[in-house]
Amino acid sequence: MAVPTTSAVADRLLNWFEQHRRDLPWRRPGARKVAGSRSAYATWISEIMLQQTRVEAVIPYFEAWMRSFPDLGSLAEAAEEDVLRHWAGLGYYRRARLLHAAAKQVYAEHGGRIPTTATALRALPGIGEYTAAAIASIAFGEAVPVVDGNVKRVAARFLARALRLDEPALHRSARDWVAGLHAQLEGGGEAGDSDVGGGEAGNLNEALMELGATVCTPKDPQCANCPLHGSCRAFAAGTPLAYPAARRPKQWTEVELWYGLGIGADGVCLVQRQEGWNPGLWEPPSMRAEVAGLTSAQVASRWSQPSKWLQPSAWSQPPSTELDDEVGETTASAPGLGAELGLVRHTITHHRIRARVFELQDWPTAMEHDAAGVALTGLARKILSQFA
DNA sequence: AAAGCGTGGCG
DNA sequence: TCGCCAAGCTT
Repeated sequence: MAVPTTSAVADRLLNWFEQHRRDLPWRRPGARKVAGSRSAYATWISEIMLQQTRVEAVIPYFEAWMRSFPDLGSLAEAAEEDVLRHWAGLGYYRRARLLHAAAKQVYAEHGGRIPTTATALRALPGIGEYTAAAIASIAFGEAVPVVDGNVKRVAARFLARALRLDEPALHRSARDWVAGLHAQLEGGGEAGDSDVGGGEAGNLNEALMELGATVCTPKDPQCANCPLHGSCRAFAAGTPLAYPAARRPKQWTEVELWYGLGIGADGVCLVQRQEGWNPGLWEPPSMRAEVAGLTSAQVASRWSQPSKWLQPSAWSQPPSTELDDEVGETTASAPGLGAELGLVRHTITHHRIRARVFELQDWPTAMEHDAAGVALTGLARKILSQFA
């Protein structure tokens, strides 16, 4: 039996994608400027939102975003607060701020026209190797390989490379493999000079990602339905689950945060985070109470040390003058806090957070907000829905 | 180069 | 309840 050539693999991917591509908002005519083309702006927004985020989670955010910021100009002119509010709940908030900055930069440095090559796109904030290749190929037809988590998994199996997803060697193998597939496409892949897209290069890249997302899945690959199984080394060996190699076990850090919940006549007491986690988002006043292993008595002791529990750099303004004052040694006498209301658990990347929620006393009414009107952190929404 | 950054869903 | 993610970028 003949071993399929590389070009046969690329053709099979394109044919498979044509038949099985999911109908997603950023692939619809509404997201296209003219028939047959994909708007570079819509592609950009979707690719940023999709970084480390599931398609199902992105869809409603993408649609709301395109209604509020239908084009680059409306995004560049938008207020940071407004941009963040549209992102609240999606996570990795740096993406929103970098995207906003990049939109302004395109307006300032490129006359409002999105760069058309991967190299030029790569220079924009928030656009790395993956996103640059995705936009350049999908929106402008440039024949550059995309390498995301899906592509790395497909490549690891196709090539039977037993490497972890986080190993650079797998990234290089995947990139070389995909580049070879592009080279075999008829016409090589001319970079579009306008916002055209819809070409073979973009389709090939999307096909690989789509295959990884829907067929060559991490736990339950559907090899029988895979257009590549005839030339896949992992399938030939009967061991697709052996690739990629297992991840290193995750290291977790335990964190205890104390939150003060103040419900006023006109809203809830919220402060805006300045740095660290979730910068720019709002939440009830909080403080880091401990690291792993401390007893509650030790926590109370730390609470009594202003430099430990009150982190002014984390606030746009001090929670209240009372919180700056001398405090006692016990939980009960901690300033501005009343009864403990309960416990909320939350996980952020590699941190496990125990959030103990207390009543907050004597806060300035100027700090009250309508919680529906500001961008809240995920943990804040969890706390407010449970206790407010 | 390794660590830091969010979230909601699912088994 | 809890571990493990899912279309990465930045420093």
